[in-house]
Amino acid sequence: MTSEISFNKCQECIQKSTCFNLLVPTELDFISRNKEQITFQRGETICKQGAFANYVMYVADGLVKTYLETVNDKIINLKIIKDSEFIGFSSLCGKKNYNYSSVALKKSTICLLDNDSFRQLLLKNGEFTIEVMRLYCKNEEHIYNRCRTIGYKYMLGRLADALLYLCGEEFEDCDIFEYIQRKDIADFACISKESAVKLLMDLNETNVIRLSGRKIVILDKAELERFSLKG
Amino acid sequence: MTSEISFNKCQECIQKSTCFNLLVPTELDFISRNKEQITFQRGETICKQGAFANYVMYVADGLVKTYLETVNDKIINLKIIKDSEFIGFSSLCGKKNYNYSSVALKKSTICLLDNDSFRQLLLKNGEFTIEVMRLYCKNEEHIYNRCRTIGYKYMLGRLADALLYLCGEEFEDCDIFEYIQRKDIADFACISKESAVKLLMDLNETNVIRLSGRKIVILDKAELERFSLKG
DNA sequence: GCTTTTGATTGATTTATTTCAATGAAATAG
DNA sequence: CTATTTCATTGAAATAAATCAATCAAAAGC
Repeated sequence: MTSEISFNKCQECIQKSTCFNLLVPTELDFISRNKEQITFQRGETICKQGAFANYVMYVADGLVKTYLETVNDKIINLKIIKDSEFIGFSSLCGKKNYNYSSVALKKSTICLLDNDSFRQLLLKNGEFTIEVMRLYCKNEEHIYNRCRTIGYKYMLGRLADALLYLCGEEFEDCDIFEYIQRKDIADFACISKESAVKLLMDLNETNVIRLSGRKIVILDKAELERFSLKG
Repeated sequence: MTSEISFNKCQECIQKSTCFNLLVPTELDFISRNKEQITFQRGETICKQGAFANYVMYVADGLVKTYLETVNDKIINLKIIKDSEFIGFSSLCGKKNYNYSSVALKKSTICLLDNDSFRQLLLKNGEFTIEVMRLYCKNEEHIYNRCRTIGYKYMLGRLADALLYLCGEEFEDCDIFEYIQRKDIADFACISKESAVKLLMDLNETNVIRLSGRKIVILDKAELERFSLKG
């Protein structure tokens, strides 16, 4: 009986973020009572850029893509989240709308954490707050690197960055290419879909990567890193 | 006599950031005793990307440019800070090195705040921490907008964004163009210096802007905004 | 003052990249 | 199973943008 309930209890959640470990039991219980756990199916929008931000969202499990929408209807992919990461932090600190959109790439479990409750914890527990800020800083660094990729590099350097990210350790165990398509890769590199396809074909031809259907394997990582450095 | 000392006291600093107003006198005194106020001359580097980050820096007064350096020796300008803003926040939360570089565009007064002391305040004063996070979020939003500019837009749209930023309300009273050159404008738009010059000449020709030496005045803001939206 | 360096401008050329259009393959709906 | 839609691939053409090289103007050094 209890096992059914416990699945929804933050106290017993296996996917606890590092910051939740810093909460005392009463605080964890408090956050648990003020959250909703929701399942999103593949393709469903989790949050929409510009929409009113009532919650901080926590990706407990699944695969979630976050991206920016531009005024000229292009997509800039930010990151793919596997688990144990927050979405929409900025709603905690005065920002009324989501800065970016996110979509489930496969069935995903998301916890919606009430803004006010979360803020109360920040006020009470300093250690928790600093850990939250640490996560936030890590994300900031990622955005700076996105800028470095798309700012001045040529297509090959941009695509190399995208491939190195998508084939990184982080995603080794989750068959990421099953869930993304050419357009997504292009949107990480901020190049056109056709250009991405052509370059991928080239890289396949020259044995830098191996394409088989949607799956991509890196054969010569050093070469990709050279492309990335050359810009 | 006291007036000479008071210039260096945080308690009496006119350029106090919104977050410092949330500190109680003893806390403000504490931070005051653990900071150093330094003057940087035009052209001097305030912090260097990759360098060990011992301090959070606070721009009390002056004009400071922050920018990313890329592997292929390009510069991506992030923002220009007039006053009352922090640099190198991320050093507070586990990040050991500065994520970006910054340089003084004119004589600037910078306060170096000791990391550990600052962190102690975060642990003690929740209101202060949330305000710090709010500033941090505001910065994050700015970076997302930088991504939107440089991700997919054509040169004209990028340059329009750069001009709209540099001619914005924020910089109305500080003759910003006296302190930056064509290369800086190009580095905001992430285009080559020559391309920036050519486009600026075109815009001058078509009476969208007026160039006179380094100074740039927007004549037709609506048109620039259209360029920005078109991408 | 003159010299040297730095920054701005310009046009010609080369390179990079997108767009368009067509085709084929794979996935999905009915 | 078939029809339909979506996705991947390809080449040709058009466009965008960087690079190169030269000149001129302004600022800084001596």
